[in-house]
Amino acid sequence: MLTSYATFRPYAAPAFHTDSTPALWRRLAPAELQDWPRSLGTIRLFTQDQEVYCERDEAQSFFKVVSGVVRTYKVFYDGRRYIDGFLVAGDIFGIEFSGERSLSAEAVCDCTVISYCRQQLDISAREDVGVTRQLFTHAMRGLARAQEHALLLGRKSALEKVVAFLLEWAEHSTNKDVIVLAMPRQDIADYLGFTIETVSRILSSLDRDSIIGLLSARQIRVMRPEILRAIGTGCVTD
Amino acid sequence: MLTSYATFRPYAAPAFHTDSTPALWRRLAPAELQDWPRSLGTIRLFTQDQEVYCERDEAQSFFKVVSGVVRTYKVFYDGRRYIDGFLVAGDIFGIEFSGERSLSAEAVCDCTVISYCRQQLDISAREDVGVTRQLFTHAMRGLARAQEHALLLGRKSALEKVVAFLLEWAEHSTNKDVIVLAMPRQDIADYLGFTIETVSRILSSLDRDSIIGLLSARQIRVMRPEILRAIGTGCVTD
DNA sequence: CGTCAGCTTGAAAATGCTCAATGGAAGTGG
DNA sequence: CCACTTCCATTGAGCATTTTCAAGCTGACG
Repeated sequence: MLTSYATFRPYAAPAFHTDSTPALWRRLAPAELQDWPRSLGTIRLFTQDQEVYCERDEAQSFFKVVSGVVRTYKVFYDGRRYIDGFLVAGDIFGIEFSGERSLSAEAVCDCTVISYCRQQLDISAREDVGVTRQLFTHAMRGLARAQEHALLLGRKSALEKVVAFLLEWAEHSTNKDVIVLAMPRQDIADYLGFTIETVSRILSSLDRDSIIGLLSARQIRVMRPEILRAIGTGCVTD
Repeated sequence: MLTSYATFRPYAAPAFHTDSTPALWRRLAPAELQDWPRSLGTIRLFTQDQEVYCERDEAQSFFKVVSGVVRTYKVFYDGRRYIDGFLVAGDIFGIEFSGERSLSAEAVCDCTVISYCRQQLDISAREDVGVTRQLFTHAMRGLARAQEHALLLGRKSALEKVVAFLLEWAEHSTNKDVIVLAMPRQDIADYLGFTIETVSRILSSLDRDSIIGLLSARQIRVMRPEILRAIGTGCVTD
């Protein structure tokens, strides 16, 4: 809750966290959304693992990632955690249909986000059809992503899941040869629905087979992209 | 593709399939959507396992279930099938963001659906802000459902999954004591992401423990609703 | 009464999990 | 600069769960 923030001043470069998280994890912003009035938003900085909002909180605002990575998640009674998704630069998150947060959100690494007022959006949506249409587009995008995630979790072996995850992240890497992971193993495990040991073992076995090269825990060299793609799309089980 | 259909005639009771599938599997229709001009739609009947549309087809229409149950699914190269969801009376399905079907749809049992023209919707949405807003509501509902499904698949043991599924279907049963399943075991398995044997074994074990009573393959008496609920919500692992 | 499709059950095999130990890199303080 | 701590990742061994393969059961229907 102790969120460090800075009001956005026009014509002054805001103190982005771009130094610590460089040009990595870029995603093209949906063209329609990137031009929302910035003056309506407030730039906020979050440090690693800092909470953005918590499940069941009142949803008074929503966000857009400027730099860094944010995770949305849910924790069960027994302590198990389910990670719904990772948000990167350009992604919108925290738009709730009901009044309260259905998930919690945290900074995976140091992040910069713009916070918008929900009420302002409601008003804009009522006045401007374009805004409503943009929201619809956003919702459909989110829907597609959720379906993809369910599909990933539903069928597919541990190997297929990990590879699919790697391919998903390869998309965000500027350098196509080396995937730079923003998150620890625990996050990957909670996203894919198993334990860190399994993630680790599968990465190790891919490394042993020279399909990938584990440069460090967070840096993975893609040595055989064609094999990865074959496994990830479910064409090969081996 | 051999879909039997009948053009909707105002003031004439359409030949619903309500005889074969009575008042079961009802879901309250979203208030905003139930009043879409019926004259724009066409009543269509589908028999069990009949295709409504196929993945990658051009999406020229979308649908609302009047009676019966529809499943949306995806088939992999290796033959594995992933069932995205089951649609019951009042549910809208087949609205695509892109121009083509992301999933296939089939009748689980004999069904009656109303088919609407997509283009008509596009025009309505452009003219009427209300329609756009309704679409948004629908998309958000779908998003919530997809997230729930991903959450169900992600963590949770086979027992928890099956129980969660039963509770989900209990909602659709008019009689709260006896759950009437519309679909075969294979559908349940493909929805929950495992094999029919596992589904069968878990139902048998719940029956053995007198938590449920297997009246027949499709009829399940709920004997200990409180225990079911405890397992389904993840409070108990036993 | 036989057939057939869908469901159940059993035994063996595979997959992923738990528990426990080890390794390794970054940060801290002497 | 070097111990020391700490956090995260890896690895191994045994265990639990789920799958696979195969056989039997059941109810619907001709």
